Amino acid sequence: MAAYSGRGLHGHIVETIGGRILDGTYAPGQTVHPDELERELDVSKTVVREALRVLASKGLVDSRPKRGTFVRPRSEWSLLDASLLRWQRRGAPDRRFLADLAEVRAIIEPAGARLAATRRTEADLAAMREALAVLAEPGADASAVIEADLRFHRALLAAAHNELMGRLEVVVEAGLRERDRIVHSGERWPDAVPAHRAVLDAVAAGDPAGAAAAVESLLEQASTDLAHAAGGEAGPHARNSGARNSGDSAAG
Amino acid sequence: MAAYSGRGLHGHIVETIGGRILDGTYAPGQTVHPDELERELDVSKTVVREALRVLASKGLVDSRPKRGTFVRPRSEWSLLDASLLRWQRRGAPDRRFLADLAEVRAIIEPAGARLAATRRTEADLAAMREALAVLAEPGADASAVIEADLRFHRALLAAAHNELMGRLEVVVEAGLRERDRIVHSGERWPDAVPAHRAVLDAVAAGDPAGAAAAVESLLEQASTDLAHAAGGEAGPHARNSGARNSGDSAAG
DNA sequence: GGCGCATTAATTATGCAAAAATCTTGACGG
DNA sequence: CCGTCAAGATTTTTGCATAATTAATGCGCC
Repeated sequence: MAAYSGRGLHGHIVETIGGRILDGTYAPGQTVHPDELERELDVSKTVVREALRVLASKGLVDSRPKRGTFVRPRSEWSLLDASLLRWQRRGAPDRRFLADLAEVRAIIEPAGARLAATRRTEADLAAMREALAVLAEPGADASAVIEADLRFHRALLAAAHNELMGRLEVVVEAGLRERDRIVHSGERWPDAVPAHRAVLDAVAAGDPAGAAAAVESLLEQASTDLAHAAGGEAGPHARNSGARNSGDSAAG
Repeated sequence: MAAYSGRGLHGHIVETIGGRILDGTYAPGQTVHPDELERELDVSKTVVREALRVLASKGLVDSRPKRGTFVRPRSEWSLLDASLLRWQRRGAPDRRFLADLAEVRAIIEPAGARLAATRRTEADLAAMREALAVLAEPGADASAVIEADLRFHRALLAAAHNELMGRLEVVVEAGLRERDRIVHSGERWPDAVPAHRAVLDAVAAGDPAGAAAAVESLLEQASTDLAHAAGGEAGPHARNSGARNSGDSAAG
């Protein structure tokens, strides 16, 4: 179901341990004991070791002889990995991370739309139109709408015909699903359709500036809706106000 | 040495097989035979299996009973993974990929600088100053300059204090190293220092627009230098002219 | 006689346990 | 202070058993 071979026992163990690291059950610096895991999860050493190897490749853990396996600092995690973004969503919604997600989307997607307006093929437009059609359907259920929404944004990035830009869909997907989890009422997005249509029209017309502006407006609207639903700070581009780290020495 | 536990035999095998997939030795759709690999590389079943498991988590391969292990289509690869970007550089320089890399950098870095101008701390500025100082040293050798250059851009992204933005350093690093591999003459970047200094000054002054503009100008200069060194098409933002895919139906 | 379907069988990945080899680390002695 | 050595743990190896999936085969049906 997932991106890779998430089948079988192995994938389940990887997800379990990875999830525990992401949600803080295993904190950075803490050592992970493979034998405890194999007893608790009732699997063999091999499976645990393979799982830890995969997690090591994602920067989550590191194993050194005589010292054991320990969780690496969060700054070393490959947060752009699709699995990590998925596991991150399993825990409690982190407002800070949500804001980061939205911020990156606000950078990536308008730029992607700008490129897409120049490079889109007829197939790209067809994909976007299909997604929009589902999005506009009156009697569509929530999950179908979410998937169509995701398909639309995916198609938009793909239309930029930049391989790396296309891979940034992981960020878009994470942001989209996170938002849907918060508002989680499937039927109050009738006003999202015109905004999406504006994006499609600008891209189809080959208008880079218009496409970028349309996406910005779309994200802005989604942001206000989100802030309204979450009841947090108001305003479309509201941030965690002020210094994000300690000791902001900005002088204006 | 690398991002994760690249130590030991296992990491070597992962890199070997992964490199072969990225350079086309193992083409998408082709089946990979674990027993042949364990004979050829002279390792046990377990090591090959663990390596393939890691590669599966990066979307490079998929294993299914009765069908064997086969290379997945390139569109499924997690190209934002640090390892994959590194392995990609091992092969012949791909102009298309290089252009994609530069294009994404041109989107990410100015936006990052814009945020950094607002949120940078004194520690961020100190890190950038240190890197710039090394960059400006008269007698520094090539590798030291490259590392300092990379440190500067890393510090810039970190100063945006957006966790995901910071992770996009993998793209910046790939682009930077790829460029350095092409021009590969260590001592013709004296003119890169002023451009970097302009970025630092704008960020320190808390000038978002100025910081973004400075980065754009920096990337533009690097792009012209690259085009000049590679002898390809001229112009700073030169692209592969026209439709990137088949059947561009743009009417605008 | 050709076609569709369920059953069977073969092939492959997957999981497990135990033992050997290799390396790191810390201590001891020169 | 440095080199050697020993202890400990991890990594690696080996062999085998199990499970899952696909392809083929045989049957009944149109």
